Amino acid sequence: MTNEQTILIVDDEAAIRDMIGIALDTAGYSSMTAETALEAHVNIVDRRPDLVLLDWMLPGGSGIELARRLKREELTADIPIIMLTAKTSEDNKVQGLDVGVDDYVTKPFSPRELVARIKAVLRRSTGNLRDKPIRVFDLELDPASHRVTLNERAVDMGPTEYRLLNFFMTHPEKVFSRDHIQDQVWGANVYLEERTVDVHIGRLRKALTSASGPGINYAGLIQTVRGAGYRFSTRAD
Amino acid sequence: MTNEQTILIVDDEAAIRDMIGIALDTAGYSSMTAETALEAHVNIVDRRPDLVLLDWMLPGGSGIELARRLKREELTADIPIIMLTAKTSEDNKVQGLDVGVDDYVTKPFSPRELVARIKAVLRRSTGNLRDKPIRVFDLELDPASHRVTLNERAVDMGPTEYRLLNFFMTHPEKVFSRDHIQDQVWGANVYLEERTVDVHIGRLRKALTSASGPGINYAGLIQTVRGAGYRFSTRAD
DNA sequence: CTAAAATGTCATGAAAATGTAATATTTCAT
DNA sequence: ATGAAATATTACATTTTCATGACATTTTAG
Repeated sequence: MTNEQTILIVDDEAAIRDMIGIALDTAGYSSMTAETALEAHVNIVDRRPDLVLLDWMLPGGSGIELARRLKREELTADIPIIMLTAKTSEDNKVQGLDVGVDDYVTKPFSPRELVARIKAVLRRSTGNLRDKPIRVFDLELDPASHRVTLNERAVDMGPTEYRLLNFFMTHPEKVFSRDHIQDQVWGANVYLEERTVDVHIGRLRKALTSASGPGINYAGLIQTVRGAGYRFSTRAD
Repeated sequence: MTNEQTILIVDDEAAIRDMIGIALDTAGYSSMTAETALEAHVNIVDRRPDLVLLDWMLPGGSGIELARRLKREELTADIPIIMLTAKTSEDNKVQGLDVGVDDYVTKPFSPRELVARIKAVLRRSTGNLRDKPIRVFDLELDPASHRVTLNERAVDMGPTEYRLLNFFMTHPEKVFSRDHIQDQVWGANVYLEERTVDVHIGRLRKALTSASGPGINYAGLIQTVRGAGYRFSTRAD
């Protein structure tokens, strides 16, 4: 399964991390862990997990801090967060949800419950936002099937080109610098040569070109903006 | 680049300060240094650097102290901090870093990695505040898409002409000398022949002319003020 | 384990952009 | 009107930025 989703577990207790890790593994998710808010933040920015399980009671009360921060920054705002807490107090819930946290699980919890919540949150966020196919003229990208079609015919491209196209189609009519594209498509702090982005842009264009019929060439949707970056646009260059 | 960003290096070892300073210089940043937490704090408040590189191992363990303080005080809370740590996470110590630091780099690090992380953090903190489109009659400049349109049709121009027009449209009805225009569009500390501005004004006018329809010529918005400079104005010359 | 696919880097050539100097044109005081 | 000063325009050499094919390496699928 190429489409395995990754979940970051943030908790300072090793026992809890392990327990959750096993539960997730059983449920078919891959997981990574962090002990501190800082470590978590770096991991999130670098690796872009599909969901974050965040302990409310991190040393220094930094759990909420982190949540707030993640939701504030554009790069990470769309990554769903589930808070884990020992307390059941209403205050906490209100405060946590106020920050923009997607759900809330109180310790102790059963692995089954946790997985159910995760599924629900993932369905909700991937479901609503990302699951609907995006269509531009006859070009359609369907996240559910992870497939790109042009005039109902499949367009052949590599995973990176898919992510690139997905990013572009969800952010149309805006320029992005190569750096920004790297952040979004590869994850921040992945050291690539600047030109690498160009190469993948080229591959994506090529894929679109060879899938385009004799009419318009869909590669034209991906426009080079000299000195600034690239842009996905339906309007003439 | 119009505004060069300044980075404060806080480390008690001169060798490290120098090494980092050179790396930053090469990458196009200007830098300043501080040896102690106190000196650093004064510098930060006075000069407001765009980012702080902070050694965790400052004498007296005051590095974390400083970070915590900076993030607590409103005046400095939005200045990004990257921590430099000697070794990989020893739990209790690293927990001290959970104070809102933006990233950390473990020594020894490659200049390349450091610069990449700096870029990423700066992009995260400063980026994404995009301006709204500016419109004058049927001429529109949209910073988000980095595009100039006239009657909905794209106007073709080079990067410099774009910056020039952007400057003019954000500062209408005012005369600017060639010197001033150079500072704003090319950046200070760039020396050009005076006439170079004229040439680019010419190119911008030409771009606007060939995009203007048979009606009014939008090049007329850029007016020559003999003996003084140029002005962008919607009123007749 | 092997073959195919994907990935990232580099080298090269093409295209666009840039700054300067030379030349042409306009403006204004006289 | 006339000449000097200021500005506009053109041409061109140089620099910067991009596109693309080739290649070595890594990852994935079977």
